Amino acid sequence: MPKVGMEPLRRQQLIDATLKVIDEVGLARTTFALISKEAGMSTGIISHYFGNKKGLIDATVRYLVSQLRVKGVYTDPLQRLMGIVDANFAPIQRSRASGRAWLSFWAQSTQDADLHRLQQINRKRLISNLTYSFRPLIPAEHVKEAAETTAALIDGLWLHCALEPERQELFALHAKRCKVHIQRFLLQFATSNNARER
Amino acid sequence: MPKVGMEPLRRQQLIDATLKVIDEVGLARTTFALISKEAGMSTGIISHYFGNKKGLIDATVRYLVSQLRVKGVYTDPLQRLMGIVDANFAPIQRSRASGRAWLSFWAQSTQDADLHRLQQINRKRLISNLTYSFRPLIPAEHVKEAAETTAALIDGLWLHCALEPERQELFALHAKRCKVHIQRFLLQFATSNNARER
Amino acid sequence: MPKVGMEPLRRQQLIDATLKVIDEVGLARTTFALISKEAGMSTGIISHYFGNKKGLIDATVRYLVSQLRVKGVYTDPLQRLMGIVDANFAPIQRSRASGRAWLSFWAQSTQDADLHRLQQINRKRLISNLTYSFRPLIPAEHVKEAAETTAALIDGLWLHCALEPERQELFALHAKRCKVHIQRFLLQFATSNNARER
Amino acid sequence: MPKVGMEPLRRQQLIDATLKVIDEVGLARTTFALISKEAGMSTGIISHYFGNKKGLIDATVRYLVSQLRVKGVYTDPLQRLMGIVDANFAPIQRSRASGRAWLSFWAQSTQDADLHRLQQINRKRLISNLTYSFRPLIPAEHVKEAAETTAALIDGLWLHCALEPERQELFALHAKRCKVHIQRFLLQFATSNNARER
DNA sequence: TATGAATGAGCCTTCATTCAT
DNA sequence: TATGAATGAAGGCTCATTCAT
Repeated sequence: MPKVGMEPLRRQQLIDATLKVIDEVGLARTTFALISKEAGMSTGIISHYFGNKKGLIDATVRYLVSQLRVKGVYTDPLQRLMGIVDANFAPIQRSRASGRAWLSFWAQSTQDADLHRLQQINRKRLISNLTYSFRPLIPAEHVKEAAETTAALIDGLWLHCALEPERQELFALHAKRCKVHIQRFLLQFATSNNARER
Repeated sequence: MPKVGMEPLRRQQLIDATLKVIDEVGLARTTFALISKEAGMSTGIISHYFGNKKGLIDATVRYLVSQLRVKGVYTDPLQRLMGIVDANFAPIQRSRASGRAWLSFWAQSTQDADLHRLQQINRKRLISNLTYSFRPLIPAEHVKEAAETTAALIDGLWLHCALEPERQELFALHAKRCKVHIQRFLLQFATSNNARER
Repeated sequence: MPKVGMEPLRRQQLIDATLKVIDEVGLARTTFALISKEAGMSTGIISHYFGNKKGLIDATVRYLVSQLRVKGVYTDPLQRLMGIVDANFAPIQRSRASGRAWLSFWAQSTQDADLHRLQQINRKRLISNLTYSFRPLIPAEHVKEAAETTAALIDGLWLHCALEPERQELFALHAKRCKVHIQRFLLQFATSNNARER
Repeated sequence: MPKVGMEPLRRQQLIDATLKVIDEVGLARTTFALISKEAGMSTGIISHYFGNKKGLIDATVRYLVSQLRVKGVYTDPLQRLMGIVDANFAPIQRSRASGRAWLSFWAQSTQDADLHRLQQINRKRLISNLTYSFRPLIPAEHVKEAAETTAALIDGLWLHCALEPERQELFALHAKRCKVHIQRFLLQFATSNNARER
């Protein structure tokens, strides 16, 4: 019997190769030939494991989404907010490839129902996390807007990182900037609370 | 019968057709055949006027960039900030096509030096405009951060619009939200100014 | 403007090339590469004129079907029957290719609704022609069976020709044999008529 | 745990699976993957037992040919003729699969020397059987033609059954029709004999 | 004896680009 | 100036066959 348990390994190897190739030539020029060469396998293996190109792309996106999960457990809401920001900047900070890939997938998601769903799930999770963390910190009527605006700010800063992949210093700078912005935002309500208390 | 002076008209018709096709099928599936059919011309005319596909895409991006210019003259800095926001949401509000196209071009810009340059020019102009308007309103040491963060917020909200092209109500909502956020941001400094003045 | 009126010519050239290639290597190994090489054109031209492979195959079958039409006008029913036989053996007699192609298409027709329909139309036309010609010659209650059995005999003899493409003498022999059989069949009723008349 | 003496069983299971798959998707789309799945075995086993695809196809044809042997022993020549007809319609009557498969193999036989030989052997045996049975019944100078024409009629009627696999009633109808035709044919000579005798 | 993961040649099809008209 | 027929390279995908286990 041939080697067993190779499937998860091979799949991950192919996903890694896909991310690398997308980083190098862009999603539009990403071909089976380039991916299989990068992975050191044959072209047939991709269809074998993922059915077709869409299957590979979907799996790659799902992998990227899974990388965004918040690590660690936070008891302090503010610490949790900072953790969310870090979790969203971590992958792009780890590898330039994921930033470019995300951008391509977002663009593609307007034409592909599955990608669109994945992207929506991802966004909803982010907003849900933010909402949960903002709630103890600010008045209820501002929570929704705070969460959605913060999500947009993360996306916007993140987008800038992806568009300037050579400027690696942006990753840390923008994560920092995002945290500062949140803290300043919270300060407003602390101030007005104080004002009211006085 | 060929006519003289047709060139600018033909070029614009082809650019419009290109945007429409990108909106309908995505940049990856945008072909000369679809564009020329949409424009009611032959496939050959595209190479004739734009040299090759890249020439057409570049011209289309340049057209989109030109659409973002701030309309009107503002004397009040705050009014000018609001005008910048409106100018950035106007094109996507006018036609769903430009949102999708922008997203595709951004993704492509990581692989194409010309697109990258166009995208950088656009961004620098936005930040320059924001900087100019923030300067009279907040302390000098916060201007740069305010401009860049606001630019990111605009991009992030705009991105959400582009990713949810069916939800047309987002265009106005996000423009509004962006303006509210800017005003609240300015309020901070007004408050602290007042506090100091007292 | 490029040459006009090329389409019918090109289409026929490609159909002829297809028949030749099917004859040489069989339908299963008939490829765009072989067909376009045989026709002295590029591979792309086939999709250009026929959409896809199925389009080409369907057009080729339709051409073969059109070749089976009975030539000439007959007033005498018996002469007409002989004409029908000749019309059915003529194409295979003219070119070995059509015999092999027909066989392949028949085999394929069990998997392809369009081919099945074409084959049924063809068969119904043959039986209709035979019925029309038998009617004045034999009692009404035997016409249907005579037509269907004769159709089967034509198919069976024809099949033998297609399966032995090297034995070109079979074409004439089987056409002759078919006619003899029909005449002998008619003789039966002539005899019994005479018997009854007596 | 491998067993000894499995070979004949495994081979037959694979041949049965092959016939089933050919019936379902046609010879052109019959793949090792489908066959092995149908048989509940691995893809490798086919090459293991039959060498390659051609080996499997040849074995399948040989199996079909073997199914056509006349069952039973007949003393009466006329009964024997009817038995030959029954033997030729029996397989297709038993399973729709064999009809489709035969048709595919016939088409393929024009490109494959081995298949062609098998098909010729089969035909010669049929004609030999018919000749042997016709000889006591009709004048010697008509035997050859009677045998060959009857063979063609059987093929033609059989072909119609294969092309209309949904119409299962055709199997019995055409077998019957074939027998009637033979009897009417024999009647001719009986009549003329009687005439002469008178 | 039996497996099924892996290969890679070859298929159909798409499409930017060319060029005779 | 404008056409669109024609090209042919390159893509995704299929599948018979191999071979380590």
